[in-house]
Amino acid sequence: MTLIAKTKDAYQLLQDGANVLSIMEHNGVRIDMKFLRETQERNEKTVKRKTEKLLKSKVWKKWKRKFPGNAKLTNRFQLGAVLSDMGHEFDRTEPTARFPDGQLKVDEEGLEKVDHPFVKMYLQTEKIKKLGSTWLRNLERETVDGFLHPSFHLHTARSFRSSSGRDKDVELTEQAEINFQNLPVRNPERAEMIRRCFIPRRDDWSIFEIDYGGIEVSIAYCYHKDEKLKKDHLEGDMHRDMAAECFMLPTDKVNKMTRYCSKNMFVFPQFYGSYYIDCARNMWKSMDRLKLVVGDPENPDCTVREHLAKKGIKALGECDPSKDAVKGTFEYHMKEIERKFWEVRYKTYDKWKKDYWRKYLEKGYCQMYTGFLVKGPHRKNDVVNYPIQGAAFHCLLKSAILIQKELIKRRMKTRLFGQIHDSIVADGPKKETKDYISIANEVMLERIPKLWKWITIPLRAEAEVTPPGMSWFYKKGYELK
DNA sequence: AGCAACGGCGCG
DNA sequence: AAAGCGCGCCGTTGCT
Repeated sequence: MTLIAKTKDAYQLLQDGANVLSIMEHNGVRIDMKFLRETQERNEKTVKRKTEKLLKSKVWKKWKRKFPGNAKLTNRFQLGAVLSDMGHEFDRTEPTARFPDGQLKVDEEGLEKVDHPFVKMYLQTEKIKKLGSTWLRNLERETVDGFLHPSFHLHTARSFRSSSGRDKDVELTEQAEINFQNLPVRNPERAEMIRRCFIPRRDDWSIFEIDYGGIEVSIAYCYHKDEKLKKDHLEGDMHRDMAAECFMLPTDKVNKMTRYCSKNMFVFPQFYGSYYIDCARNMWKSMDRLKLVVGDPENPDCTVREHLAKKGIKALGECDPSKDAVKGTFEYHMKEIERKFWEVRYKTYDKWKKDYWRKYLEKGYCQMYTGFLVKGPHRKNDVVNYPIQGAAFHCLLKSAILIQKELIKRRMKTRLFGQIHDSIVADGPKKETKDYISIANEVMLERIPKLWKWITIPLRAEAEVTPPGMSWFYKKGYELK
């Protein structure tokens, strides 16, 4: 794969970008080794305890009888076979639940549906094991004199983003490295175990994190110039409105979970090129798994399933791409929503995608706003996504470069130590907090759009700061006064 | 034993 | 006609 910096500015961006990333790597982040070791110990004990319980269970006895000599607790196919002997079918008919050869997957989603204490314990144990083997173990191994120095790369991602972890081009490093860009954050228990390990380098310093808000949607606008999308992105609450449409609710009956569901299972997948069948399937599943309700979750009117039934939608539908969706199914409903989404709501965006793809087919390449070429054979969805994803990251990279410059110029103590696609992480003295956040804000929201004229939409940023001496887990929203 | 591929899952 | 993007790490499987 070749990444091409076509313009001088693009080339310079990679030069300066590599420089600022290497400064981040050099600075590194302090690790609370005491907390890390305690967490590891607790983690290992829990795994041991739970594994022993599993091995003492009746299910395991059956398991060993079924697979004499090669019974293995970690083998999911064996687990599936044992469970089906016990009469637990996975009640899953959708094609994604099966391997290409037709064999049923024994994955988390299927196992979650089996109501048996053994299976619950099995899943818990696997989760805890993963936490230890993926993050705790590598955190401990890689930390030197109390500091972790994660690696960042600019030469691996086809979208012109960065990556983090082991550089596979360097054959001397066989060992895995911590990927700074996938530390747990969404699940509070997992987030706590890992992020409490990351602390400011001095006891009276804080960790600062600044994110670009919704930058990919903003950058997408710069390409397609869909005024309706700009308006929805800047003024309205597009995810609430789409949730209302998808679930046939008045907007004031949309709650956090239904909004989340429409955002992550309809709107973003649609932007990335998914289609209604997958969206419908995932949303239908979520109604049960996330227990979606109408109105206030504390005092709901009814479940979303019941609500849709009242509106005449009682089933998902076959979701067979070779057949037409049947009227009155959720599949049919989402097909209509999708049609309106692209034919009415965001038709300019839709046209841009088609034009951009056609132009790529004609010329054999397309050029990103930041001066890079997307060249060679790519899929349609890639061609309309890379320039957005890449340019969005370049805004962040250029911001980091300018912020670092400013830190030196002002002789500040604050140090950048990481970057996660649309956010920059640093630590610094408490008394530099306000200055640092102001500088970052000015660079990200004012200097970048001034520098790059193609940015024709206001950008947004959000800052989070930890109390002095406290770990990354305790970051809290920060408002500039 | 070593390696690649794959599924699964973590993040954006 | 095809049908969600990017990345890395882990454990397992299956090949050599």
